[in-house]
Amino acid sequence: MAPKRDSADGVYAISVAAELSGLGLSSLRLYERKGLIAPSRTEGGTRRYSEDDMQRLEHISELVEAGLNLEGIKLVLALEAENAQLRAQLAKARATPAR
DNA sequence: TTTCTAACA
DNA sequence: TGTTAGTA
Repeated sequence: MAPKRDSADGVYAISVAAELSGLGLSSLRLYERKGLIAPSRTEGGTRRYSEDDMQRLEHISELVEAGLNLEGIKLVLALEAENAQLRAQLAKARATPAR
């Protein structure tokens, strides 16, 4: 059967995540430590990076190159998430003929 | 693979 | 402050 995969459960080991993102192994671990990213874990405790995580890593990579430090990036990611949520609410409100 | 530590820029 | 290398 066709195994259904979600962008939220793409499974990458940290080594391939580092390879694809162009970052170092230690850096990825540091990012998680700083709270910039939160990959899921297997029972054994190994990190599993999803497709979403990969996009997030690329995003982080861009911000790093922009000159932001990890704390700053953390704030940007939080604000972007909040902004996306607010936009979704606004779109929903506009689509509702309530009035 | 994980974590921690130390050194470097 | 963030990355890299070596370790158990």
